[in-house]
Order: sequence, then C-alpha cells, then structure tokens
Amino acid sequence: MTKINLKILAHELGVSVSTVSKALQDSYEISQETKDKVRSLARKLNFQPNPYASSLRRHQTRTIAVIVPEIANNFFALAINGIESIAQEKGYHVLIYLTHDSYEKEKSICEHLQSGRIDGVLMSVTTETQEYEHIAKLMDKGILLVFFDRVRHEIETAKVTTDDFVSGLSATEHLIQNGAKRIAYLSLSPNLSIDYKRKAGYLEGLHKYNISQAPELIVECTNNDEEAYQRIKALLTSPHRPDGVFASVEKLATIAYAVCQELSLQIPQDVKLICFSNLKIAALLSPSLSTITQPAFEIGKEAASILFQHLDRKRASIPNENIVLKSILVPRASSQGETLMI
Amino acid sequence: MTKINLKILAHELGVSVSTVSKALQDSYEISQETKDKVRSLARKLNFQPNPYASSLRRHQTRTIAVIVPEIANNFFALAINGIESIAQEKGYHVLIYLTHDSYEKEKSICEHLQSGRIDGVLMSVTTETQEYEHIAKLMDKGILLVFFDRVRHEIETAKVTTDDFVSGLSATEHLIQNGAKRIAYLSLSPNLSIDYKRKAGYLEGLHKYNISQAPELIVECTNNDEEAYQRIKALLTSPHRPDGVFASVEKLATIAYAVCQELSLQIPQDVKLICFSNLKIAALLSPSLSTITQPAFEIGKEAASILFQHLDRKRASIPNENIVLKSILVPRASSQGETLMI
DNA sequence: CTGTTAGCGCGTTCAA
DNA sequence: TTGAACGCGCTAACAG
Repeated sequence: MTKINLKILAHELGVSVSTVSKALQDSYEISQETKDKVRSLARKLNFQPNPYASSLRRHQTRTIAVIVPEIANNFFALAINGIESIAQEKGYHVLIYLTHDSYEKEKSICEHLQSGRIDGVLMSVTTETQEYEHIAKLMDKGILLVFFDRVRHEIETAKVTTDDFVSGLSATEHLIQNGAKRIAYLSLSPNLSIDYKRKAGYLEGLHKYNISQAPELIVECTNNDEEAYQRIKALLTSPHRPDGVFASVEKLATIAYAVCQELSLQIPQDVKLICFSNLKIAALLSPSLSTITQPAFEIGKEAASILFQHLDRKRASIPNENIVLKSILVPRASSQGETLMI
Repeated sequence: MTKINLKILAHELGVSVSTVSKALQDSYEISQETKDKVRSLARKLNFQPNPYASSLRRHQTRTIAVIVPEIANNFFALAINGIESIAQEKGYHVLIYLTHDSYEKEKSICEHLQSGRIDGVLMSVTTETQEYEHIAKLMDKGILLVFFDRVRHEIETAKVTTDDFVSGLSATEHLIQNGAKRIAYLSLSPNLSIDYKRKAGYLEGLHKYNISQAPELIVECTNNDEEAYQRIKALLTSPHRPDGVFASVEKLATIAYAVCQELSLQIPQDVKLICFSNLKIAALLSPSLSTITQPAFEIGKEAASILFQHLDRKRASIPNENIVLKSILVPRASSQGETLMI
C-alpha cells in the first residue's frame, strides 16, 4: 500500500513540490526536460494528484450529482448512460442519488449537496415536489442546475424535455385512428410536468376529433402500485369500460396490462393500449402494444452538455431555456419490424 | 451566493473554529449550551462542512465507486438501486462509472480511481477482462473492493453472485421437461464467470438426462448485437434447428426473440425459450417466455453492506468469500400470475 | 470546557 | 526556469 504525493515525487527527483505540481499541469514555466523527468516518474509510480486537495484550492470539484426518482426504469437508466458518457468525455465525475419519488428524500439530498461536494446538478423532480426552496438554496450556493424530463418551470434554468404535448396528442390520435372511442388517460400526478403536458395533448386529441371527455376516464394513479392496480381495475370493470387506454408512464402501462390479463381482456381487440415506454423489449415482446419512445440517451447527453458548458465557462447561472427533443411513436403493427435491437 | 465555513460561524458566535467543529460533531468536549448555539446558527445559514477538506484531514472520503458494464440493463439498474439505498443509509456517496463492456475503459477508470477519490469499489467486470493488474493496483492503494455478479476469482476479496450453476441446470431441466430435446446455449463470453457457470449447469442438465451435447448448439455471441443476431439466425435456420434455446443473458434472449419473429418461429411451439432476465415486464408481456430472475436488488445491497462494513471498521482488506444468492425460475405458465407488479 | 497550533495535499503567488 | 511560503477548510493533538 503505497501512498504517493507531490512531496514524495519532489523528494525523489530532487526538485521542489511546486515544480512537480507545475510540471504535471504542463505549465509554461517548466522546462521540457524537467517535465519529462517528472512525468515519467509519475507514470511509473502511477501517481494521480489527490482530487480533493486540488478541489480545495481550485474551488471546483469537477463532480456533478444526478438526482432521479428511480433507476430501474429504462428512461432514467438511458438518461444516466447519456450523462455518464459526456461526463467521462469532459473529465467530470457523476454522483448518483435516488429519491424513490419522495419529496422528503429529494429535499434531504439537496441539503446535503450544499456542502461544496459538487459543481452542478442534473435533476428530475419527484411527483410530490410542490415547493422548491430546497432547490433555490442549492442554486444560492452557486451550484448550477439543469432539469431534465421532470422539470419545474418555476425555477429559472435550462430544462431538457421531450415534446410531451405533441406526443400526448399523437398517442391519442393513434388510438382514435385505430378505432378507439372511449379513451382513458392514466395519470401519475397532476403536478408533474410530463404528466399534465401529456394530458393536455390527450385532451387536445379528443377535442380535435370531437370526442367529449368523460371525467371518469381520467384516472389519477398514485405511486402506490397496489392502489394504481385497484383504480385501473375499477376503470376496466366499470359498465362503460373504455376501449382505449393511454398510460402516461411505463409503469402504469405494465399495471394496466396486468389488469387486462386478470380480466381476460384482449389487447388490442377489447382494449387498445398505448404507453410511454423506453423498453425496446416491451415493443418487441408484445405485438399488441403501441409505444411512445423518448430519446432518453440524447436527453441525458444534452442536459449534461449544457451543464458542463456553463461550468467550464464558470458561469454564475444558467439562463432559462427549454430544449425540447422529439419522441417517436412506435405503432403496434411495426413493433415487430426493424426496431428490434436493444 | 453565500459561502459559509467554520471560520465565519466561529467569528459570528465569538468562539474558536475548533469549538465550532467539535460542536458540530457532537463532541463530548463541548457544553450543551455551546452546541445548541452553534447548531442553531449552522442550521439557520444551512451550513454543511466542506466534505473534501474533511476528507483531506481524515483520510477517508465516505465515497465509493460503482463500476458496471452498462446501466440500461435491469439487472445492473436494480443492483445500483440496492447499492444506493444502503449507501444513503450509511452516509456514503456513490460515483457511477460505465465501462460499456470495454476492457480499456475499465482499466482507465481504475487508474483514475487511484487518486484517493474513493474508499472502496463495487465492480462487475467486462467480458473482455482477462488481466487484472489494474484491479491489483487499486487494491494496492488501500482501496477496498467487492465484486458482484461478474466477478474474477483470481482476485482475493468478497464476491456476491447468484447460483449460476444451479440456475443454469434448472433452466436446462425446465426446457427438457417441457419437451425440448435439442437445446442450444447462447453464450456471451467464455471468460465471464456468470457465463461459464451457467454453461456448466447447462451441460450438467444435458448429462443428467442423457442428452449428448452437440458442439454447434453452443453459440458464442459477442457484444456486437449485429453479429449476435447473425449467429443466432444461422443457428435457427440450420437444418437441425434446436427446439429449445437457453439465453445466458437478457440481451441475447431479446435478440433470439427477434430472430424468431423474423423467421416466423412460434414460441414455445417451434422453439422453447428460457433466459436470464430481471425485467418483470418481459415475463408479464410475453406468456411464451420462461425466465430466471436474479435477486439483483439484494445483490447490490449485500455487496454494498460488506464493503461499508469493512470500511467502517477500517480494515486493510476484505477476506476472500463467496456469497451466493438464489435466483428464481419463473416458468412460462405462471408468467401471467401473481408476479405481476414491478 | 475552550482555544491555539499544525498540517492533510495541492496550486498559486512572489521572489530568486 | 525553479523554489519557498501561504492558505483552501477542516480536524486532531495539545495546552490552558
């Protein structure tokens, strides 16, 4: 167990600590010869300068935090993949924090993050998030923030999202064009940006086709899977069962699917189902399901790029901006086609 | 943008810096009165001590790295979920690094991690990893390591895996009991622990039922999806097509499924398919698929627990140990049953 | 019970 | 072109 530091290197080479430091940073003040000497020894001992000592001096950590509700969700997993790839490229390090969709946890994580551990945050808020003082406090400490997917428009900063309204509209039209007349919307939480935008698209879709919206067809599902299951079951056993279901998020589609199986409802004969999903396997395994796929990887990359750009330029804050990427509707029919590979 | 530190707090309260430091750490040396004063001001200014300064002094970072091949894979996502939950509980921070199954990247990440940024590593190696000097170097710097899932037995430390041999055997028996006679094994890489153990289980299963193993039925698929697709297609269009396929990992099952669709092969009538998969949605959406589910979340939790335990006790190394958790075989028939919820 | 001092490892003056 | 000295913010040893 050999701990190396500048001092040891300096001693070994018979030069001063600051010379070694400068040499490793390729400073113009140091002769080529000395640089070579220093570097070859550093490589030989595989020395890496202590990043925390360096952070302390430089007042920057080259570390960001990613705060998401969950990770076993292909959208977030893919987004993190995008984030990590840009981070690796730009020499940043990525800390992961999961809120499990709890506001309390989100708050507590943000509070811990005021310590100077990170330069910036990429965040997708919880469905419970109503206030955002915890986020304001973070920004007050000079920590840059970029939202992605589940954003809060009340906070001034960059936000990377998908065209939720448009795709909500497309999804609804898709169901209508496939013959659905009574279309239900499964909502996760009305105070979630992605949810109310998709719902607005849904409403617009109905309106466009002169279909009146029956209030009982909008089902508020909570984060509680059991409860969601019961509510969807109630919906699908009601006298006027819908013939189309639009699940606003992947999890609700899964639950709706399970309910259909329990009730022996055929998809898409009895009920047509469309959902937001980034599981290629879902489209693949189930020819009965239409899906809307978000460019999750690109969202992650885009959000990270914006953050790193502003960090590298040492900006004090990120101007308000909405970056909207397009999702892709994968209709049932072509689900078996070319979009196969993961 | 208000940057607070101990000095400011001390000045504000008219006490010394070390008093504040001790008070915040609830040291027995400090009077209750002073503690209260200090803490109330700290809370008011929402002050968090700089963790990097503290790391520098204490020689411990309370930060670990998780190195995995990919994240958009439900097994790893769930494992990270487990890791993060324990980390949050124990007050550790989690850095994420993805290798994309490239040995070069794994090596480079390990080298960067020698800097003292972390106290420990949780790791799942790439299929390409043949040497492990990069890992040895890490450990030489006093960084503790626990492997999970994709392990290297050559390295002495704790390893958390599933009963790959047993479940490989069960999977094969399952196919045989469902009438398959010519069973193919889709392999990812023979130098991957999970793979060769599962394959050993497969061979044992054939042996047990006196089925001779035809070499052409073991298909080495690489990480290249296109190539895997072609090889599986070749397998399924060969004159003596197998009537059972055992996919050693989820991705290969997806590809195999896609090939079946292209060739219009019915599952399970033409070909029975079983695979390792942690996507509940796979079992849910496809009544034709049997799956073996690993306790991914628990694996993550277990690996993290072991690591934190040893870190907290300031052990210099972790003794060799194999922790083996049980996977669950979810047969096709019950795929529609109770195991519905995500 | 509180304060003074030293130093973790590094980068950055400034002087030589 | 190099080196000595200082301090980032914090904790630990020691003194009072």
